[in-house]
Amino acid sequence: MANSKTAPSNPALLLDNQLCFALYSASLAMTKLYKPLLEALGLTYPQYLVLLVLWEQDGLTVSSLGERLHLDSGTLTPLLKRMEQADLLQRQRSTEDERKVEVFLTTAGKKLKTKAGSVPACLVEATSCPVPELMSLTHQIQALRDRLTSA
Amino acid sequence: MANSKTAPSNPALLLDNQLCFALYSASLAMTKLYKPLLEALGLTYPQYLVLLVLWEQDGLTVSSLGERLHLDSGTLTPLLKRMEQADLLQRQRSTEDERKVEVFLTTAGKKLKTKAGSVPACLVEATSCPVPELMSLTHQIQALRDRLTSA
DNA sequence: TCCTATTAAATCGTGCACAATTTAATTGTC
DNA sequence: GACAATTAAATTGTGCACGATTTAATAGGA
Repeated sequence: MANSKTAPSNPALLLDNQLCFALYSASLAMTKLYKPLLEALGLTYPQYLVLLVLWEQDGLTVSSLGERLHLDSGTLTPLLKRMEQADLLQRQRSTEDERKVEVFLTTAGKKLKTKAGSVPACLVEATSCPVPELMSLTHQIQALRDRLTSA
Repeated sequence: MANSKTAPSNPALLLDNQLCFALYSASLAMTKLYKPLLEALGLTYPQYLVLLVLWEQDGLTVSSLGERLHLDSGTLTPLLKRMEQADLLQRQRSTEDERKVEVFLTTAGKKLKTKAGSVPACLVEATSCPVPELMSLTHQIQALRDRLTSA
């Protein structure tokens, strides 16, 4: 009675045929690998992503950050507040347009970039996968994401 | 003062070079595409994944489900309770080993398989991407996930 | 047989994601 | 210059994820 297999009628409904599940489970597995490395820096994974963006360009507004990361203010506002609490960044209303909130790195937030420098290499090693292959996969997944976003 | 670009010192730290971010953002984009389709069935995305597994093999324990989906009881227990509340499945303690909880589809849960049959094709269409390419990408991402999981 | 170790779920607390709504500032139109 | 429409963040509520702990049942060994 337990473990009774049902007829395999529709192959499109098999879990292992699902691109969505591959993405979902790979993304979670990736986050788990990052966890101990980022914990040492006092960061969560989405917080690390925010820093990646700000290290490239400081002083962005909440919505610019959101566009870059594909996240909305409902996600970002509390996340940024926690990062401000941790003295990684400062949020301040724009003087030109008081609807906007600009996000600036603190000294501590800028300094973290050096410490984080070794994180990507650690992850590449963990994949035990040649770099060109990883880059190819990255480009394919980005292309897919862009098609999904505009769909 | 705002939007000041910093030196692009470390290319490994550029957001768009990150496989992790490609996976993360693609997975979220995928979930958003599923949302309206699954909402019509009264499901969330992780709940849909649970059904995919149970449609293949009914009566699994919580931990077997967790192995298949790479999720633990902290995630699954409340999720399964909500699905039980929605009359999609039933949880019951195993009589042989009372530590285990077996999960069985209800009639409604089984019936949903037919309705869900068209979901994968809708998504394939949304990607506007040839099927062999999607399959190749799926296999590559599964291989990556398996390497990450065992790392 | 007792008793320690292991296993399976459930529970608890934190931090995302995101839809929907709210609040407040700015823009565009007359 | 009033005012409706738009825009930007914040807020609220729901549902994951997951580490850590707890509770309860089983297995295994002296």
